[in-house]
Amino acid sequence: MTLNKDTFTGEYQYSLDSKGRVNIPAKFRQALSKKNLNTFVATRGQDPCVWIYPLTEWKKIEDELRNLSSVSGVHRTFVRQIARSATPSTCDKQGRITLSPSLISFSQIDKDALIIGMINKIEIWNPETLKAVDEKNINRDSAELNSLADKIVI
Amino acid sequence: MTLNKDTFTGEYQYSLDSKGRVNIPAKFRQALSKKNLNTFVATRGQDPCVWIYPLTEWKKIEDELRNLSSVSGVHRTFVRQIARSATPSTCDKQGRITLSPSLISFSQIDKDALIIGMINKIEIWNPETLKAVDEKNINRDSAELNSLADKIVI
DNA sequence: TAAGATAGTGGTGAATTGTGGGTAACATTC
DNA sequence: GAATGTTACCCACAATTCACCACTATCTTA
Repeated sequence: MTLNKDTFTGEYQYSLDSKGRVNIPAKFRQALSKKNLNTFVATRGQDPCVWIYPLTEWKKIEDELRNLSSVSGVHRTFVRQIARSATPSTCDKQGRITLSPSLISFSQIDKDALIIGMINKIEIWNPETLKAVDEKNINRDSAELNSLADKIVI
Repeated sequence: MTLNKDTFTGEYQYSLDSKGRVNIPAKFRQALSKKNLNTFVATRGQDPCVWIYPLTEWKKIEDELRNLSSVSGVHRTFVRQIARSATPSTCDKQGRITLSPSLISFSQIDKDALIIGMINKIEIWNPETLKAVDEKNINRDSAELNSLADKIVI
């Protein structure tokens, strides 16, 4: 059974090999619609992890970035932050993508890679980092979570 | 796999040789559409770095500059800064362009050159300069950067 | 439970890419 | 017109990257 196309859920524990390759879970690959050409764009997450977008989803972000004016210093800093780490990568025949060295060092992924479906994108974490971040957030965020209740119904 | 044409992302650490040449990353050259004739226009960035535009993109900038009235002193300074240092440069067979001495001294690039894809243009930095500028900006503008992220990143 | 299919991991070789240097063409100046 | 300096082009080497192949473990189905 599969959900909607280009929708990712679930978590998987895979490994990063010596060449910086990680497997994209087969379920995720099957969920990817054809127009993405088996291609993802990896970039820095807002948390210390890697964000993986399907190509078509990334293009939406790209369009937004293109419309920011370089006259504004803040805009430049913002575009630079996102764009400099963004690397397109096509799955090889085994279903893996290659992460750039700078993304690997940013996310501190060593060998174990925890892959999480985040609906419209995929996150790749060092399992220990996620554990630490999770524990820290679980208390602090309860107030903000309450305000979410106004916005969505589960 | 490449993104849209004339769109640049990612960062690369290359070197400036004794003749003032820097390599344009192969990925960027592949992204360049044919009508640019392998030619870029280099100019002073608003930050202490070099901005490299594909020829066709530069022509758009020219048009915009043309439309800025010469009445305002601020505008004149802005136009002058960008226009006076703009130099077209075609890639040689190895994929390099030559930077003018004045751009090199302006950007304080010595040997290491950090090349960053900024969607519609390319930046070339002295890595140390970028590090310093980046840290300063991110601290100073963190509130604005966060709100941009909320709006744009999905 | 056995056999087949699918999925994840590791390695290898070929093609591409970055870098340095040499040489020819061009322009400039005396 | 000769000499000098500058620019652009070309070649070659070394390192990296990428695409492919093979093996093993796991899951599925009969």
